[in-house]
Amino acid sequence: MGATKTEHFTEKQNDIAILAKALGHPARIAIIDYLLKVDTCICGDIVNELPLAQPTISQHLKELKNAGLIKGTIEGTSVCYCIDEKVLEKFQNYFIKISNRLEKKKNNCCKL
Amino acid sequence: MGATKTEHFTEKQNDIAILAKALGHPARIAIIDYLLKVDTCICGDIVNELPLAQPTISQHLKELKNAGLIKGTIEGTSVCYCIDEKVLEKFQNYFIKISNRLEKKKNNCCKL
DNA sequence: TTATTATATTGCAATATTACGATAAATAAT
DNA sequence: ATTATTTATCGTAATATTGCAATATAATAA
Repeated sequence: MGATKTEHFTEKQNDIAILAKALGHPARIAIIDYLLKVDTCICGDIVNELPLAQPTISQHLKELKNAGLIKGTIEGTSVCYCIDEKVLEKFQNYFIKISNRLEKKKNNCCKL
Repeated sequence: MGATKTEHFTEKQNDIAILAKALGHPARIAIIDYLLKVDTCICGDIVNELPLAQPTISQHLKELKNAGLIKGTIEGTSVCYCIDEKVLEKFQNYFIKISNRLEKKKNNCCKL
């Protein structure tokens, strides 16, 4: 036990869950926020922005990278990270779908 | 160590992270999917739908409830769960903001 | 009252995540 | 070549999550 039973769910469900999970930590939201704030897509000064040690941030960046939410290109000694719009769009589309479905139902749910 | 350093991040960042985290498991995505599928927003047959034991599902429901994504109203012996649109909207708004920001940048990011 | 049914809670084992110091690897500067 | 700079990886401790059997709770039915 303890491990998620991934194989019992659909690919779509797992895909969305992986993206959501990657965003499920304030440090990683802060990283995304920072990447959006800085105009010239930024590299390693994220370490100076966040109140976490360098290895910890490196780990969070890796998780965002694994989920496909950001990409990193090496530039000399530093790495330039930026948001992958396509993957973020995919995630957004999921919520658009949900919204559409909820609108159809017109909130005729229970007694809320 | 081991625990998330919540206090170091903004309230907004924590809010979004909590919502994302709640959706960061395929079973919980499956629950949301099911609640959307069933017209008469349904209760405990989620247990029959998902390949998980009843206590496990109860726990996942609790997490969705804690995050504010769903609400449960007692109806006799059973409980009627449904999606809370407001909270979901809040989450969606975050992505709309991101999209807008990314559009401004026009993808002039690194060499991607 | 005594089942029955539906959901929640408890307790626990297995696994995953978070965080960081120490260290490695790789490039740039001297 | 040596030294700094930047990022990644390893190892490890603390904590959290996942999943379920057993049990509790609460409302209904007999």
